[in-house]
Amino acid sequence: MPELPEVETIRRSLLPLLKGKKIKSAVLTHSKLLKNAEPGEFSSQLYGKTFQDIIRRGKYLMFYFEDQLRLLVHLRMTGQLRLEGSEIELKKHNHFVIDLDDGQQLRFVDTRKFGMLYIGSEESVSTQSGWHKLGPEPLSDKFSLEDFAAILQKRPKRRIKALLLDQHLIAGLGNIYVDEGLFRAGIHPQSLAGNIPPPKQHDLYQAIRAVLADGIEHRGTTLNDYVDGFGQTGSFQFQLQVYGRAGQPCRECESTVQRIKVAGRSTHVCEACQVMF
DNA sequence: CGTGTCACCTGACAGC
DNA sequence: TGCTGTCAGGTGACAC
Repeated sequence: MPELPEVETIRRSLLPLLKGKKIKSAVLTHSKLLKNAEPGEFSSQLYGKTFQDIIRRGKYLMFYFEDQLRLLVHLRMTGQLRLEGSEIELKKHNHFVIDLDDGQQLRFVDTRKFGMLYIGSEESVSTQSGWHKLGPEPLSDKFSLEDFAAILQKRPKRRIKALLLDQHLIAGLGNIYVDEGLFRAGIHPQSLAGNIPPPKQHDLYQAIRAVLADGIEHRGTTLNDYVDGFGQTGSFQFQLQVYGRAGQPCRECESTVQRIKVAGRSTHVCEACQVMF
């Protein structure tokens, strides 16, 4: 569900309405969600604090409060953050509620309970959550073609799809945007990273950045659960070329889109358009 | 270093 | 209708 474009859309939807709001109370009802502290600390640390900022790295969100306090959230598969009026009935799998001083509530909903929360100083939450081990941000100006090529060259035997999904190498790509990026670049997902010639490395670098930027522009991909901070769905699902289109004709060449397994993940590919290296 | 499998949970869906 | 098996966008641990 939430990959970089979805998490960024959530960040952008929440930030203007959370900034400057003070917390009247915070209640965690699924204690296992909080990975690095006792459940009671969720309430005690957040009580009376004011939202200052929200930063995204990869698929993580870090909420900033005064006194160096941070709340780090990872939505994993089905997590949702929603800002709703307190009069709106709680969803079935609601796991925390943060009451704001304007009567709104920030709520966390997660059917599969895979989400993760960390609370504490920036240093501790980033170390404990793995935030500090994330690879570069693919949309950053600082992420160059040379950086990307070096990542491939250092892992020549890795399948390109597995490499792109590895958050330690590049942060934020998930199954949907990897399949779409590889299609746009015309590269077969089983290709070995070291076999991809420089012109195609360039195509892939561009394709990944373009597909993520397009995903953000369309406010994310809603297949099942994903919604932004206001409960609104995205629309990038209507732009997908291969993901979820197994058995249907490729939009470029009319041959049938295949669904295969790569690196243990369901993978969508047009065998005619995507070259194996 | 690389891949495959499992686990964490719940719900949707196919097949019987 | 309802049972069972399979699968799902993420990630880390583990075996080989």
